Amino acid sequence: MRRVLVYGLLGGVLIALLKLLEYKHLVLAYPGEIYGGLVAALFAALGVWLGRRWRRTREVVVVREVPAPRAPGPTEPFVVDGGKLRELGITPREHEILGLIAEGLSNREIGARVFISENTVKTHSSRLFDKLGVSRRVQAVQRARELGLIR
Amino acid sequence: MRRVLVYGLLGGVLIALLKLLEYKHLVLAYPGEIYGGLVAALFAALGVWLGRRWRRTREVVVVREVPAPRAPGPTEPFVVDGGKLRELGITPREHEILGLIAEGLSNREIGARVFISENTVKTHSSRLFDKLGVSRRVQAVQRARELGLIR
DNA sequence: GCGGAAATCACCCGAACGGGTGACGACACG
DNA sequence: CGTGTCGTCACCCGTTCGGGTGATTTCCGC
Repeated sequence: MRRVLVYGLLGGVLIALLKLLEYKHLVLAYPGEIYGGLVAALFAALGVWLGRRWRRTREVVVVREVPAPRAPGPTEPFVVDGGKLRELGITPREHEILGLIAEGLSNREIGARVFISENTVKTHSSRLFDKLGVSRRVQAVQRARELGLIR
Repeated sequence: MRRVLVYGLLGGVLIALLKLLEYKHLVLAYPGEIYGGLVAALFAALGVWLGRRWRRTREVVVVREVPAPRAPGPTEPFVVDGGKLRELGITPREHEILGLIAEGLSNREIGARVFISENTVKTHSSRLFDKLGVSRRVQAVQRARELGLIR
């Protein structure tokens, strides 16, 4: 409910802004490129925002049944064991952090990589260790590997 | 590569379109709201498109693996790359410690396992990291694995 | 609208780790 | 015999990690 209201209000404000710009445009006879550009940028930004917003609700979860092609090619075609992930209650974010831990990154580096605070990384990794039943990161990597959670 | 080109081209086209609209706007003195709206809609659409595109592909590709009869050799016959070991000047003891590190043991535990002091373990691991060109144990494990020094 | 899951961040504290330095005994090789 | 390598150990110091607690925000489902 409130969201609709916010959107409507925002839309109104934007329209008003547009009108204002157009009005100024007509009246003051300023170079059209400026206002045109402004309007364009404004709505492009709005569009980006909206696009991201709409997409967020989609969150497609593609469940793909793979007949496990155990024909050892040059590179092992690794696929994460989504079942194990859910079984252990490991969230996507945690899984992501897990991968970065396995790369040998420090918490600080991981934070910098995914644009979150080091503290947050620690939170994720703590929960991760908990769910994996380990207490050190090397163990976590080892365990995750044998569970098929990472390459 | 080609994507960049496409984007650039698209951007150019859009800019040209904008210019055209503005030009018409000025010359023909049409009601500004029409063109303004057009521009706005255009860029809003563009924004939406971009937003959706840039949206972090958070779609979780969940893969359920079907039991594939592991026909070939029951266990991968792993052999240590002795050449690499000598090449890097890694001593037998260090190699041993390396293996224990990869098992996720702490320095203290390693010391207890091989009956040496924790300090000695630290010495070994330090030299190890030095020779492997890493600075953290997870990195050491990763590196050692890709060098064929451990399973 | 309320509750829960997920993600985010902060703070504290103790343990673990990494880097550096120094030292000593054993043993092999020239 | 002298030199060098290997393995051993200690100490210091600063950083990183792990564990615990608490809090906020956002979104999803009921």
